[in-house]
Amino acid sequence: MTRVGIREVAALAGVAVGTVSHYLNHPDKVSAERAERIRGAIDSLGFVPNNAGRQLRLGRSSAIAYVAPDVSNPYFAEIAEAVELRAAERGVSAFIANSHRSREREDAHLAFFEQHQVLGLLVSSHLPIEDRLAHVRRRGTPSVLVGQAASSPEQASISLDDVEGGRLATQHLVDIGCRRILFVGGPVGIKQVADRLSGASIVTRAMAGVALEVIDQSDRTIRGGREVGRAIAERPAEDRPDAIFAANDLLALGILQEVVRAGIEVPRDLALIGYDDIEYGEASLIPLSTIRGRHGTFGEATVDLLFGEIEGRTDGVRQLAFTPDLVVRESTSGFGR
Amino acid sequence: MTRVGIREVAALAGVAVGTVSHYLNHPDKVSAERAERIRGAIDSLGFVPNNAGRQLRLGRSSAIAYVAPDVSNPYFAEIAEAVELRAAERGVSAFIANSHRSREREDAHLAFFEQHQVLGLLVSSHLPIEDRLAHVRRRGTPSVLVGQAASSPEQASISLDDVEGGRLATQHLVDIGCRRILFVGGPVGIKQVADRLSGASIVTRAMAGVALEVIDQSDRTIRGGREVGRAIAERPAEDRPDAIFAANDLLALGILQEVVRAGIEVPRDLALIGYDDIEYGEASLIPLSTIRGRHGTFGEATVDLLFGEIEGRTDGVRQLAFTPDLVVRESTSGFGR
DNA sequence: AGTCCTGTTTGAAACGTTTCGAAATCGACA
DNA sequence: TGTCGATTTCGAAACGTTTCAAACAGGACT
Repeated sequence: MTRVGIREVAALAGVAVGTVSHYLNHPDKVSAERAERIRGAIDSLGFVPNNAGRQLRLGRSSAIAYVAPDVSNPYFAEIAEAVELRAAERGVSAFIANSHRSREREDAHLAFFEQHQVLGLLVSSHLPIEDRLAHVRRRGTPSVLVGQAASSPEQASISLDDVEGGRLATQHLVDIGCRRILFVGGPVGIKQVADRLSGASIVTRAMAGVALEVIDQSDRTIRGGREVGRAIAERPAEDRPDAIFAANDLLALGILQEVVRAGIEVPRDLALIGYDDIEYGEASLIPLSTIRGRHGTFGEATVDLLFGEIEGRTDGVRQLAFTPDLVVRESTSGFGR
Repeated sequence: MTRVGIREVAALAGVAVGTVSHYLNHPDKVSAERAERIRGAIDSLGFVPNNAGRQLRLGRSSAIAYVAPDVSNPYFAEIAEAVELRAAERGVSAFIANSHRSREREDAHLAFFEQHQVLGLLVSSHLPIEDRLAHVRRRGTPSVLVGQAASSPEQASISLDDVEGGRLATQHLVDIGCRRILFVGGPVGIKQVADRLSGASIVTRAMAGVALEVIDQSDRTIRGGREVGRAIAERPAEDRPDAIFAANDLLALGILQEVVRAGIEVPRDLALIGYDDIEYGEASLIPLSTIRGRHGTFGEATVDLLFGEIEGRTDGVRQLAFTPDLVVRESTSGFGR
C-alpha cells in the first residue's frame, strides 16, 4: 500500500502538483474545469493531505495549546472548553493537555508543543513557570499565563483578582453576621490560595470581634474537603466556626457533605462559601455560594489575548485582570435563622 | 532571528548533521567527546528539534488521539486521564479532543488527526461512526471504538455489557423490595441507553407485580435530572415510583437533589440508582448506588488494544467487553426502613 | 498582426529531519 | 608496518508540501 500524495493526485488529474496545492489552499484561483478533475482524483485515490509536509514548508502549525494542571477539575475543564470553541471560531485547532500537577509532565508538554511549532501557548499552573515561558518566548513561541498575574511585563497574562475575591467572600460572611470564620485551603505557597487568604484577613483584621482560623488543606478536592468536614464535625459545638470560606468549590462541596451528614444545619448553624463557581456548585443539594472569577467571556478573552501576542499587536496591555463577583446562594443566605 | 536547526548545531559543534541526529536519537552510538560538544552547541543555540521535519522523514507521528463527545462529563474525563497515563507509559503522547456532541466537530477532529498521521485513534461516540472509521482504517490509521461494541469484525472495540448492567441495577432494586420502577434516560436511539433499558425490562417482565415506567430524558446531565426530579416531586405521592434507575450518574444526581429538596426521603421512600460510577456520585451528599462498568483497568486495556492494532498483532480478539459490577451505596441500601 | 493586460498553470526549489552506504578512525594482532 | 574488524562519522538523498518566478492562454485594443 503506497502512500498517496499530492503528486499522485496531480498525475491522475493530469495537472501540475502546484495546481493541486492551489486547489486545496486557494480554491478560487483554479478554473472550474480543473477543480472538477482534481476533486475526482482526490476522491478516487482517497487522498489525505500530509500535515508534516505542509507544516515543514510553512514553518508553523495552525494550532494553539492549553496546558492545564488537571482537566478533570471542572474549573479547568470549563476554561478548556471555551478555549477550544473560540479557537475554532478563529480557524485554528486547540490542543488540550493535562499536566496532572506534575512539573515533569508540564515540562514535557511544553517541549512537545514547542517542537510542534504551535502558534502559541496557554498555560495554567500552580508552579512557578515564568522563567520557562520566557525561554520559550525568546525562541519564538508566545504564551499567555492563565489564572495568575505575570510578574514580568514581557509575559502576557490573564488573571483574577484573588485578593478582592477573598475580600468579597469574607465581607459577605461578616455582613450576614458570622464572627468565627474558618479559611480552608493550602498550601500558602500557591499564589491563588495566598491571595484569597490575604483578602480574607484584610476583612477580619479591620473588624473587631471577628476571628479568622486557617486550616491548611492542600488536597483541594472533594476528598480533601470531606476530611476537613469530618474534623469540624467532630469538634464540640462550641469550638466550631460559624462560617467556612473554602479556597475552591470542590473543597466546599466536600465539607458540605460531611457537616450536613453530621447533622450540622447549613446555613443556619454554619455558613459556607466556596470559590470558582463551578457547575456542580450550583447543582449541589444545598446550592453553594461562591466567588465567580471568570465571567462568560474569560475563555474568549484568553484566546484573543494570545492572538494579540501571536500577531505581534503589542498595543499596550498584555496583562488583563478580571474582577470577581460574589454569587449568593443557599449555603449562606439563611445564616442564623 | 533565524531559525536554528540541526545544521547550525552541527556547524557549531564541528560535526556532521548525521552525527547530531544520532546524538538525539541513538545517544549510545556517538562518542562521549562529540556528545559533549553537541550538548554544548545545543544549549548555547537554544536548539529545539522541529517535529515537522522529523515526522515527514519518519512518515508517522508518535502520538495517539482520543476523541470524546464531551470531556467535561467526568465519565469521559476519567477515561481520557487513564488513556493519557497509559500512553505516556508506552512513550507516546495522547491528544484529547472534544467533539461537543457535534458530528461536524467529530469529523473535523478525525480528519485533523488523520492528517497528523497519529499512530491510532480512540473514539467514543453517540453517533454511528463505524463507516467513517472503516475508511480511515483502510487508509492506514487503526482505531478502537470505546464504550460501544463494533458490529463489524474488522473494527476493534472495547465495550461494556450494558444489558447486563441494566439487569444488575434493576434486579438490585427488585431485591430490596421495590415494585414500581422508573427508568429515566433517552433517546432510545442511543445504543447504550437502549441496552440499559432492555436489561431493566428483562427483570421486570420476569417478575410478576413489578411495573416499569420510562421517562425519556435526552438531556443526560444534572440539569436534565433536575427537570425530571421536579416532575416526580410534583406528582401526588401515590403516583410516584418507589425506585428510579437513571441511565447515568449525572441524571441521578440531578434527580436526587430535587426529590430530596421536595422532602422525599431517599432511600426510605424512594431508592435511586445511577450508572457509570463517576467520582461525584460517591461524593454526593447521599452517596449514589450505581453500576460500575469500567474497572481501574479499562483505560489501560483500551490503549493496549489500540497498540495491538497498531502493531498488527491480530492475535484473535479485537473486541473486548467488560462486565459491569453493582455498587451499593446509601441511595438504595436503606429502602423502606 | 502585433501588443498589452489579466488570470491560470507550471515546475523547481526549499523547509528540517533521519537513514543508509561509504569513508574514516582506532585497536589488536601478525 | 601492514592488515583486519569493529566502531564511529560523514554527507547525500528522500520524505510531501507550498510558493514563486516564469510561461502560457485568451481577450481587448491599436
